Amino acid sequence: MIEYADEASFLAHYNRREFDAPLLTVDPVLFTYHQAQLKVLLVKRSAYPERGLWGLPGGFVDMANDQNLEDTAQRKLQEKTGVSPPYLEQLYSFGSTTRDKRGWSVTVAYTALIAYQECAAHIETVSDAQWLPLEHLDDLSLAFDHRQIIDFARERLRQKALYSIVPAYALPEKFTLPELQHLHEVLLGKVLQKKSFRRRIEEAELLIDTGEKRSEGNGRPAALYRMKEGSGGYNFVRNLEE
Amino acid sequence: MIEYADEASFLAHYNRREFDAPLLTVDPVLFTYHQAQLKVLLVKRSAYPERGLWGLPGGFVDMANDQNLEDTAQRKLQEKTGVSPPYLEQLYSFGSTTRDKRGWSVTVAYTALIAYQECAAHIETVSDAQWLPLEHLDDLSLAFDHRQIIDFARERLRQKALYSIVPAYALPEKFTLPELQHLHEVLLGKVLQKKSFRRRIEEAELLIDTGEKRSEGNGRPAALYRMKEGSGGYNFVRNLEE
DNA sequence: TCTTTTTATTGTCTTTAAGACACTTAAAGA
DNA sequence: TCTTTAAGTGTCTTAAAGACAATAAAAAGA
Repeated sequence: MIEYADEASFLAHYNRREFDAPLLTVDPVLFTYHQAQLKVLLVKRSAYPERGLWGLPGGFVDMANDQNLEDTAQRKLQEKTGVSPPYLEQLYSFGSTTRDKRGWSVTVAYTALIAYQECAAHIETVSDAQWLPLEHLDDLSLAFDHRQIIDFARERLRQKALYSIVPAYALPEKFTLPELQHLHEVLLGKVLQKKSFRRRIEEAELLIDTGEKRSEGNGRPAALYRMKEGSGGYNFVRNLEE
Repeated sequence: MIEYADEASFLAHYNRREFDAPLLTVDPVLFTYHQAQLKVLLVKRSAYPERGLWGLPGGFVDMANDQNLEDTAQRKLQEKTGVSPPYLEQLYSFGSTTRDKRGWSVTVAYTALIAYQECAAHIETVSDAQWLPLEHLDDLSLAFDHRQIIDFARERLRQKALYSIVPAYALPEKFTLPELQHLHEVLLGKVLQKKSFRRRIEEAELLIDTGEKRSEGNGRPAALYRMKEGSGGYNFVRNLEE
């Protein structure tokens, strides 16, 4: 699928063809956790439509190279971040006549998580992509229905924080339990009981104590954990609070 | 989008056009509960491809009339059953090069529930549609990846039976708690504790006692309940067993 | 070095939800 | 009336979560 610089060139092409099917895109919502904030990766759009607005790092299916929808999501993220996120899961599909001014369109949205450090360097070199804190998003005008999609992804991630440790994929390979707990607290919008939080994680046996410690400030150093492999993105711990 | 009688007529059209986007369909999985069995609505395909096989009652978006994806799902179900199901929720989108022999294709699947009586009459008049018990599906060859989609929907419905009374939408407007419990037992594949089941439903306050009774066999008659309105498809009861 | 401060980690009592299972109630039929 | 059948309730036990105090390990300052 072709990108158009402006409406005129889009219409020039559009009118020559039979567009009898909706436009189809894939839009990944990539989250990370950095400086005690939840952030989302957005791209400044350089082409028609919605040119100049921030939007999700998505795009059209490459029918020659993508084998399935997840391939497309993976490829778009690779283009913007230089790496493949350790967590990628389909979120929801949004389709209507109104969400894209070009007409009937459908986007298959994905939720993805990655450690900030994992791709910070690459993102700084790719000038059009940027991590934006979710709290600051209210002031921003986003392309298409991308705000709704981000809200949807955010809500789903909140749910996951209740009964899984999926959010841990937004942390570096090795992380401490206080870090993970704080991330969950940000997602849930409330403080959690230390004891309950740790009890559940311990009983679910999803983390491995690396034996290493790390002291953030002046207090007692926290133990560093890593995710047990094979859990593969679906790390259920039953209810984590609420 | 056009239907083709066979491969030749499909290719004739296909070759005259620029198909530079995946085919996009919507496929609802409509369940009901009848004679102590979970059943799914399937249609015998009369057109290319997969002609002669049973498949989901889906189809292409009608860009002139459908405002969004849910409209498409609703319309296809209306065509086959004559009514709108009280429960309709997007399930998942399946997209790959391989799922349809015509090439890259995407389907947005929906889960729907309806009472058997609600549409039994209409379905008997529409010769190509039929309720098939899920247990008998193993022997059947289904079109495309429709078996996978049904399995997916079935699994999601099982999850819902754990923490909601969404399955109640597969029952008539008025139903008894033993009926609902048995439906949940079928979905979960195990017997449930009567007391726990009823306790949760009572505490969630999602049902209204109509005051009427109905006696199935010879024992004590069961109270008839109806769903409290406004719950609108998301009737959480926390964990219902397991 | 000793004490204070800070943060991580654990112990344990209370509260809440779920499971098990016996008991009561209301009908049908002999 | 007595038995059978299925609906509906009481209540004890078990398991999970919440609250919160206590302990442990570090840094910083006296």
